[in-house]
Amino acid sequence: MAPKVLMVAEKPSIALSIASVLSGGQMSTRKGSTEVHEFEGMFRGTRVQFKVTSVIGHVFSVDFPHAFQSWEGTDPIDLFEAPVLKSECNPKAHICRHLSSEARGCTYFVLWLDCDREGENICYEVIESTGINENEAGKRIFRARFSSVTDKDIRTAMDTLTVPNKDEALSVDARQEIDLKVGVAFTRFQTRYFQGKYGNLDSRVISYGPCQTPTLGFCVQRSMLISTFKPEKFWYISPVILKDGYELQLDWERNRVFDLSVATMFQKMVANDGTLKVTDVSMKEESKGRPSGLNTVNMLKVASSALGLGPHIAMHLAERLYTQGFISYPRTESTAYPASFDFRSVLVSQQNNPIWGHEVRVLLADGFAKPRQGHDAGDHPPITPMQPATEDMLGNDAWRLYQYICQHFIGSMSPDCRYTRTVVEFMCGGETFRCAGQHVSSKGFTSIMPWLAVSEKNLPQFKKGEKINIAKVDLSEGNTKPPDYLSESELISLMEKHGIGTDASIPVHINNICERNYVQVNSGRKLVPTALGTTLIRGYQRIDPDLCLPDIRGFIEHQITLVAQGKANHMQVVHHVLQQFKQKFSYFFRKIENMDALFEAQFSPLANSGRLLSKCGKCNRYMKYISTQPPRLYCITCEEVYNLPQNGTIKLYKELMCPLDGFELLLFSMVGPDAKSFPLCPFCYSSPPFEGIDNLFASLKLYSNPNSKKVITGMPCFLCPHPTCRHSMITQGVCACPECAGTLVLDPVSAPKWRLHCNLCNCLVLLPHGAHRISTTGKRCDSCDSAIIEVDFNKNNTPLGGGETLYQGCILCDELLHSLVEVKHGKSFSVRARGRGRGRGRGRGRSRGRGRGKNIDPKMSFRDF
DNA sequence: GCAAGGTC
Repeated sequence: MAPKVLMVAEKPSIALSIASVLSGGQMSTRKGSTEVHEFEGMFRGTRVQFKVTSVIGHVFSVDFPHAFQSWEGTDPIDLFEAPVLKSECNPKAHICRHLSSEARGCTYFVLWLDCDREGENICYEVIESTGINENEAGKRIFRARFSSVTDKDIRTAMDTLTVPNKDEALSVDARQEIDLKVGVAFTRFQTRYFQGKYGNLDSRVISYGPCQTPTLGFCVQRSMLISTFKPEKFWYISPVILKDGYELQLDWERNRVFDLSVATMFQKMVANDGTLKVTDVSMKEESKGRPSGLNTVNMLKVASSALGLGPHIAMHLAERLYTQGFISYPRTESTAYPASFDFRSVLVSQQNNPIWGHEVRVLLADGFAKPRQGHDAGDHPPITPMQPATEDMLGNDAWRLYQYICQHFIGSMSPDCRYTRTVVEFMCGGETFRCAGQHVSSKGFTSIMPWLAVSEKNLPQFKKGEKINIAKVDLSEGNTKPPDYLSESELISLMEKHGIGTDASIPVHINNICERNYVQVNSGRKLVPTALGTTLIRGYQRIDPDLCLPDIRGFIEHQITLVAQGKANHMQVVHHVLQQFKQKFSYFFRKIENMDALFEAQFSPLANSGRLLSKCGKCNRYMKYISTQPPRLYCITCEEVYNLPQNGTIKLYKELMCPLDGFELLLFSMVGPDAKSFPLCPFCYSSPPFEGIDNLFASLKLYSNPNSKKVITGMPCFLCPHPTCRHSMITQGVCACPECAGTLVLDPVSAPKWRLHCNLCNCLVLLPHGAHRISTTGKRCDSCDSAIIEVDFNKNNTPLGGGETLYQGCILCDELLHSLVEVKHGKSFSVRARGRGRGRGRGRGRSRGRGRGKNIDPKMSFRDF
C-alpha cells in the first residue's frame, strides 16, 4: 500500500484550497471533526496517498490548574509562580482526537499552518495531537511555507518544504503565559478589592489586561483632554471681495492671533490700504490616488465611521459574508494583491450589478488599473468580493458592508481622480491672503466612491499684478475648541499604530471595554469613558502609569521577539518578564489606596448603597441588597459580601430561614415566560456548605446552555443535599429529569400554574393546573422511587369523584396524575444528555452519579409523553 | 467571574 502523508492547515478553507491545487481538483472529501480531502500524488519521489485536513485555529489554550482556579482560595500574587496547563480549547470539537486518528498509519506530516508566530505555535499543537515525536522534524515532519493561497505559492511551498520554527512557537507560549498570569492576577485583585467596598460600580468584573487596559487608556486620555480643556479666544481678519459676480472671503496667512489689540492693528492696516494686489496665481494639476487593497483594519474603520457598524458587529457580518462565499477571507493585514491575482474575473462577476455595473463595464471596456501599491503581509489577499449579491440575499447591514467592499474594490481598479487646483495670493497692508479653487478634470475612482470626491470650487479669473478693492474687512472672534471624544475609527488606528491587539483581536478588545462598562459608544460611534473607566485609568496613572500605557504591550512583544529570534531562552524570558510584573503587582497592591481615594470620591460605599432586604444569620441584623452588577448582599455589621445570581429579580422568601446558618432565605426569579424561580440561602449560595458540591457545579456547567450567560454560580436550595430542610433538593426533588442527569424539583411559588423544573437544564414539567396546593410528601413510590406528591385540587374542577379534592400519588406511575402532567422545554434548551444519568427519583443524596444501565423501566421515564 | 490569541 502507498505510504500516507497527512497535511494540516489552520482552517478548513485553506485545507480545501491546498487539496484542490495539489490534486488538480481530483480528490474525495469526507466529513470528520473537520473535512478530510484525499487524493494520490507524488511525494519525495514516491507515489503516496495524501490526506489534507485542518484544525480550527489553536487546538490548545493555557490556563491555571484547578487548585489556582478559586478566587477565594488563591492569593493573586501566587499566580505569578503558579504552574500553567494546556488543555483543548474546544473539547467538543474533538480536534485532538481527529488529528491523532488521522495521523495513524501516516509516514509523513506536512504542516500548512498560517505563516506567522501563532501558526508556528499551532504546528507544535498539531504535532502534539498526532502523538508523533517532534524530533521527527525534517525526517517525517515538514513545514510548508506559503505567502498566499495561490496555485503557484502552494506548489512552491510543496517543493521547498522546511521544518517548523520552535523558537517562534515558544515565543507564543511565552506570551500566553505572561498574558494569563498578569491579566488574571490584576483582575482578581482589583475586582475583589473594589467590589467588596462599593455598591454602585456596575461591573461584574473589574478586569485588567495588557491590551484592553491601554485600549481604555486611549479613550480616557482623550476625554481628560476634553475635561481639562481651557478655551482661548482668538481673532482673525477675512477680507471680502466682489469680482465677476463672485463674493469671495479670503484666508489670512496668519490664520489667527490670540491678542485682540494685535488683531485690531492688522485690521486697521488692511482697511487703511483698502486695495488687494494679486501677487501670484498658481495652477497645479493634482491627483488623488485610488485606494490600495482593503485589509481588515481599514474595513473596520470605514464600517465604524461611515456605516455606523461597530467592529465587533462588522467582523461578524464579514465572517458571514465570507462563509457564504460573497467575499474573500476577511482577516488580513495585506493591502497588496499577489502578482498573479485575477482582477478581471472579479470585475466580470460584478458587471451586471444595477448600482455599479455601469462603472465596471466601463473599466472592462476601457482597461483598468491595478490597485495602488500596498503592503503584502504574506497572509491573505485583501478583502475582495467573490460573488455578486443583492440586498435581499444579505439583509441590510451585511449588504451595506458588502456594498462598501465592492465599491472599494472597483475604486481600487479605477483611475486616480485628477483635478486642477488654483491658488491666488494677495497682499494688502503688508499682510498676505489667499483663496483657492478646484476643478475636477477626471473623477476617476471617486465616481464609485463619491464620499471621497474632490469638491468643485470655482474662482473668477485673476491676473498677477491686478488690483482689487476690498468690499469689507471683518474682525472675527472665535474660541479654541476641545477635540471630540475618540471615535472608534481613531481608536482602531491608535491600536494598530501601537501594536495593541491584532486584526482579529482589536474588535474583541474594544467590545471588552464596552461590555465591562468602562466606555460607552455614543452617537457617531464616539467612545465616552464611564466614571468607572476614567477612575481606573486615573488610578493607574497615580500608582504606576506603565500599567495603562501602550508601551506595556510593546515591552512584552519585544521580550518575546527575542525568544522568536532565538536570542533568548524561553523559560528565562518568561521568568524575567513575570518577575517584573510581579514587582509591579506588589507595588500596585501596596499602593491601591491611591486608586481607592479616587473610587471613594466617585462611588458609594456598600453601606450607603442598596436597600435592606433580609436578615444575616450571624448578627441577626438586616443586610443590604445591592442591585447593581454583580448583585450582592452586604452585611454592614459583619462587613461581609454575599454574591447572588444574576439577571433576575430577588425578594425575601416568606421570612423562612436556612436551618444550617440562620440566614433568611431569598427567592430568585429569572425573567421571561416559563422562567424558573427558586429559593436560596445567601450564605450557602456564596459558600456551599457541603463537600463535593463542586461536582454538582461541574455538571451545572455542562448542562447550562452555552449560549446564554451563566446565571447560577453558587448553590441554590435546589442543589442542596440537606436531608430534612423543606427547601432542599432532597425534599423538593420529585424525579429524574427526562432530558438530562438533573432532578425535577417542585417550583414552590408556581401556583396556580404548578410545575416542576429541572435543576440542571431547562426542562419543565407542567402539573395539574389550578390546584390549590401541590407539595411533596416525604413518601416514595414503591415501583420507581419518585417522590409521592400531594395535590389539593380546586373543588370546581377536581377530577376526583364525590367532590374529593385531596389526592396523593406518583406522577410517573399513578395513572390519574400521569395523565395530568405535560413536559415542556425552556426556549433556550439545547443540550440533551444521552441516557438519563441517575434514573431513580430523588432520595438518597449520596447515590448521585451512579449510572443506570440501559434497561430502563418505561414507567420510570417520560418516554410516553 | 479572570488575559489574549487563533477561528466557526
